[in-house]
Amino acid sequence: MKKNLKTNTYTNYPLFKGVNQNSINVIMNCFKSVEKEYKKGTYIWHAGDEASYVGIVVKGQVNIVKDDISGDRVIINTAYNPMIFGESYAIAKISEYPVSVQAAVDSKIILIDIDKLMIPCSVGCSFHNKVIKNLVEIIAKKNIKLNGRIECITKKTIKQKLVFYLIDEMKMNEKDEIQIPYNRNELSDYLNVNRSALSRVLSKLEEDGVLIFNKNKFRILDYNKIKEIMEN
Amino acid sequence: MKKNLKTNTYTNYPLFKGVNQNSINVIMNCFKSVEKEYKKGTYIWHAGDEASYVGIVVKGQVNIVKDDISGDRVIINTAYNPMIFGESYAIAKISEYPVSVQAAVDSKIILIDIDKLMIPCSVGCSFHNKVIKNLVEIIAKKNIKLNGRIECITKKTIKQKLVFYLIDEMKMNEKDEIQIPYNRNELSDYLNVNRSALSRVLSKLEEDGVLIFNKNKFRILDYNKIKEIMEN
DNA sequence: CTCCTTTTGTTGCATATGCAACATCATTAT
DNA sequence: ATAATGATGTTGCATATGCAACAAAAGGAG
Repeated sequence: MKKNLKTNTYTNYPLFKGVNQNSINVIMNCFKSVEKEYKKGTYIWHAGDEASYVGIVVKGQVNIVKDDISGDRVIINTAYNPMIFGESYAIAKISEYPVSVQAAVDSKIILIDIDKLMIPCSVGCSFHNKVIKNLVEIIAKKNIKLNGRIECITKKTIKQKLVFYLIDEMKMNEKDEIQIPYNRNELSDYLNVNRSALSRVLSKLEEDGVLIFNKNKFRILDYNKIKEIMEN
Repeated sequence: MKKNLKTNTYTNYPLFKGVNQNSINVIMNCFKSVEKEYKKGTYIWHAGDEASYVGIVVKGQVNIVKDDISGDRVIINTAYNPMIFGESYAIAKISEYPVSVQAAVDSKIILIDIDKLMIPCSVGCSFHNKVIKNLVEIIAKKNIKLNGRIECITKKTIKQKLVFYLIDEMKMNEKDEIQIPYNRNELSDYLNVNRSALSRVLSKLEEDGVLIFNKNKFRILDYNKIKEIMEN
C-alpha cells in the first residue's frame, strides 16, 4: 500500500500551489502522508469515524455522502484529481467525521495526518505556512460551491434542479457539451430526487428537444426553452 | 452613521478571539471599518454587487438569501451577534457577491474592507495574523454548518426537515425549548417549503402531541414520535 | 458466444405539498 | 377605540414526484 511519494509530482495540486517539488517532497515526508488505493464502492472513511485525515485525490473520484437512518443518501460533494476533502474538519477541530467518503471508482488517495498538517513543524518545512494559506483559499471556495449546491437543491422541480446543475457545470468547463462525474443513480443522489423520476424528466426533456444525452454526456439544444424552464 | 469604534468591546467576537481590546482598537482603525445601521427589510448588499466587505453583526440579525428569477427565495444562512458574513468571498477573491444579505430586524453592522482584512499591514497590526487565523476557523465551521444545512434540506418531507432543524438547534443550545430566529415565512424559506404547507404540518404535529409551539418558541413533547418520524 | 450483473428507462398508483384564496389573530399607527 | 397592516392558520384542488415493479439495454466474466 505504502509508496515512495517522492516519485510523484504534486506541483499542480491546489494545496501545493506556489510550492516547488523539492519542498513538496520535504513536506510530504514531514506530513507522514500515506498513499492508498480504494476499490470502487469502498469507503475512505465512515461518518462517525475519528476525524484524523485530510484526503488528496490522486486518481479516481470520491463522493462525500451522508446516509441517513431511513436508508436514503445524499451526495454532498464530489472530489477528483487534484482536489482534497475533509479539510474543514481538520481546521474546525471536529473530532468525528459527520459524513462518509466513498470511492466512486477505483481511486488512489493520499491521506495526510490532520495534526501534522495544521501545526507548523520546526525543521525543513519552510513552506508549511504556504500550504496552510492554500488550504484557506480552498475552503473558502468550497464554501461558495456549497452555497451554489444549496441553490441547486432548492429549485422547485426536478427539471429545474437538473438544468441548473448542467448549466452550472457547462459554465465552469466553458463547454456546451459536458461529461458529468455521475451515473444516473449518483446524479439522483446529488440532486436529491428519485432516480426513476429523474429518468422520466430526462426522457421528457429529450423528447421536447431541450437537450440530448448519452450515458453521462449531456448537450443543451434549446437555450430558449432552458431559460423558460428556469423562469417558470 | 459613523461611530467611534473604540468605545465598544469586541473581545467576545470569534473574529477577535485571543486579541486584547487595545489591539482590536488598533486593528479596527487599520481596517478602516465602518459601523452602519440597517432597518428591517433593507439590504446590506445585493447579489451582483461588487464584493468589497466582510460584515460583523453587532446588533440584530441578517439573512443571507438567494432570490431567483421566478420570485422564490431561499435563506441560505443567518447571522446574528457576534457572527460575521461574506468572509468566504473575501478569501476566495470573488468579485461579485452571489448572494444578498438582508436585515431580518433593525440591525447594526460593521463593514470591514476586504483588502484591508486580508493583506497584513505594516504598522501596529501585530495581531492581524491572529485575526486571519480566526477567520479560517470561522470559515471551516461555516463549511460544516452548510453540510448540515444540505442534510436538512434534503430530508424527504416537511415534517422531517422541520424536526431535523429543531432538534439540531436544540442540541446546539442544549435546551429542549428553543426560540428560533425566524418567523413562519422565514422558516419556510429556510426549510425551502411552502409556508402554508409548513403551517399545515406544524398544526398536525401539535395535534398529534409531538410538539408545541407559540410564535417562534418550540418545545418537543414526544421524543419517541420524533424518532419515528426521522426513521420513516 | 452465453450468462449474469449493472445501469437505465417505463409506467401505474398514491400522496405530500405547492398554490391560491380566505379566515383569524396580533401588532402598530392614528 | 378604530383602522390598517402583517403574521399565521385553514382548506380545496392540481400535480410533480416518490415508490415499486418491471423491461430494456449495456457491460463484464467465463
